[in-house]
Amino acid sequence: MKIHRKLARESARDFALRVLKENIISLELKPGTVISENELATELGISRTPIREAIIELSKAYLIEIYPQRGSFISLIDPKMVDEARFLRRITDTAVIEAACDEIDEKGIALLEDNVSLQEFYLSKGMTEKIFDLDNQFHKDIYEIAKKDIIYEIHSTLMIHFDRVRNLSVETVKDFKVVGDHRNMLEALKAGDKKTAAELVNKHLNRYQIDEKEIRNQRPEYFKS
Amino acid sequence: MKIHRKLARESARDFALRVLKENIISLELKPGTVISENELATELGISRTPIREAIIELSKAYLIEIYPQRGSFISLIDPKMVDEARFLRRITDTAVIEAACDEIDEKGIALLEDNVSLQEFYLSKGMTEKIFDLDNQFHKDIYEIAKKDIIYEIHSTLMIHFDRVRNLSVETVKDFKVVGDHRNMLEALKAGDKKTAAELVNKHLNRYQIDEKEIRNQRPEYFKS
DNA sequence: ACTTGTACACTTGTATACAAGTGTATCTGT
DNA sequence: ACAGATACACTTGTATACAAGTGTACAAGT
Repeated sequence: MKIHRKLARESARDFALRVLKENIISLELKPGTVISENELATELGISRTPIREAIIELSKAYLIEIYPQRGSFISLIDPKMVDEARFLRRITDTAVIEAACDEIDEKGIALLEDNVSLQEFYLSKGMTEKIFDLDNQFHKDIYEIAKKDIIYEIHSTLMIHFDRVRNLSVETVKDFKVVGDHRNMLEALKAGDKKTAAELVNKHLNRYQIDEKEIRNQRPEYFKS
Repeated sequence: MKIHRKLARESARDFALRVLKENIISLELKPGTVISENELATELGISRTPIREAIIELSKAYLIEIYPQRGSFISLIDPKMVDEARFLRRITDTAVIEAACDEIDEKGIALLEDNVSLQEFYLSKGMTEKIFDLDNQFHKDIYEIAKKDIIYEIHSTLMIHFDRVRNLSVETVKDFKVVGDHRNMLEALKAGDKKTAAELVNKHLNRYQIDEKEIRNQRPEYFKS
């Protein structure tokens, strides 16, 4: 497991949570991996308590399974879980971008404009690895513009189910299309065009329609049923 | 605070969680009430650890606010939070009942039929206090029929924001309309009529459009801003 | 060979001890 | 009387000790 440095004012619990999330998303912690509170505590240089609190939180998002007195492990990829996450993301993103069309102002436009410009820059320079974070930030910004930031926060951990499957099917060839989507969404937001914005969100999410069968063939041991 | 008995195979953490949730929903624990891990531990007859784990979970759903080294309290009613919860419930319930129209089978119909019949029975006998749980179960069943039970689970704690405001504006006169809504939804589900089902969900949720101004006048100390 | 029991090395769950920070009440000096 | 220092009684955060359950390895007896 990759362990980053504990930040300055970061509590031990938040540290553990951050490290675990990052490693689950990046598949450094593979689905099915057995984890132990004691081991993690030693590895991160903190006690069991904050580790345990982080593990409990992730188990509530179905990212870790805890079997009392027996052990815990990183949840296997559960197609039903991934489906529900995708379903939820689709309906929420759609409704939120429509709300954002009503709520957006100059400041919001500037925020998104900066983000998309940067994405276009990195794309033109071929630095596509920089786009991942900007992509996430773009969507988070839209939630904040629509005044739905708590919904974003609540859903964010759940979307890790989605993210780690995406990371199993890396097709960076799609990057330029994704950036184009963002540009188009921004234009629709500027114009207050809900219908187009909603359509774009749907088209955008369709790009992440991963080929479950292929991934499952490659990594059957990562899957649940 | 009302403390129920700890169930047989219930862990101390789940016990604490259940008691806290129930008391927050029922407003036995009023918005703004200061709580202390030590006090709760004594009161529930368990140690700080499981109490603390429950409090952390509720703080993640914004139902409790924790100020390190200073104290914790039951979150005040935050209109923005209530709005987001209602927004989320509306879009999710709508999408889920549409999905249920496609997925429902004989077994699902029987499940809902039993529930609604019971609601109608209690309503005719004037035992409207029994309807609350059946109402919740009805919606949960629809999520399960649509194979979206994890979404229900994830959202359930968040909807407490909604529930406790509902409990501040008790207008039981609406009960019979609610039961009628359920009957109509069931018929739409049987017919696989997505459009009608979605409209019914919206109409149904509009009944819970609480008069925030009035509640705020009555109980200004419960509100945030 | 096989079954059965048993010790042991793990696991998570819970309780408790200690660390560190905050706010208040009180005491002290001016 | 008032200002400031200080002790103290809280709070949550973290570490650690102990409880209880599980599975495995292994030895003893049949």
